[in-house]
Amino acid sequence: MTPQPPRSEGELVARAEALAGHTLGELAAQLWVAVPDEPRRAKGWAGTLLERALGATAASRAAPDFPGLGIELKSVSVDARGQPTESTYVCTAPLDAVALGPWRDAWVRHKLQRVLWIPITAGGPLGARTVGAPIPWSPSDDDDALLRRDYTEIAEIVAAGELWQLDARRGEALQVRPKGQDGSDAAWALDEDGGWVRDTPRGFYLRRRFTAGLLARDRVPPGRG
DNA sequence: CTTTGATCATAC
DNA sequence: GTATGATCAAAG
Repeated sequence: MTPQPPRSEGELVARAEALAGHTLGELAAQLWVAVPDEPRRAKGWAGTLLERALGATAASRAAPDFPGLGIELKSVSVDARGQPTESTYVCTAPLDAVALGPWRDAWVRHKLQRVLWIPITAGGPLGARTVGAPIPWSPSDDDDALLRRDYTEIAEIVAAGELWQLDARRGEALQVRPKGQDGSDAAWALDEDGGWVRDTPRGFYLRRRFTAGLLARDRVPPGRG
């Protein structure tokens, strides 16, 4: 059964800790959800399953997963060492300067103010992957400054309408990559002359290195021995 | 092996 | 189309 939304961060974290060590197959069985045979066709399945298991309400809406708590849930696939195997999608990157706005009140910044990271082992059948210990996180001052630098560089390119300069090689921690159904997908953007044009939809992603760092910092170290 | 660009499913 | 959830697969 899908639980009610948690009333506090403590309750959310407690629920997430209770899931740690279990497989996605076990979670799915408790929620009466079928496990997809082909991982290739179920890319968001694990994340959605965790949302349901934890009582998230804002699935597929432009709001935090837990609106009452202001907390974003992010599953992150990790290898045996606990290192992320992929970058992490954050949100859509608007291709006009007005929608982007200054870092101070940027949407991408807002989404990252409070995140509950949940590691999931990568590889193998979906049902056999296991849930790790949850990691509540907020950006440190250094994190925020780093993200701000990347964001500002990206925002300046968008503000100039120089979309051809916008690619995944920019940004130490925060990058922009295509985010659509396929290469023919299109979003609205402002060009150099301030006219509306069609261009590849983009999204903000956190680089693997950055996510690896925050997971390592905030993980409770194993005891001596 | 790592990174960039492409792709899959679903809700509204 | 825009948003959510991400991973796949070709290229470097």
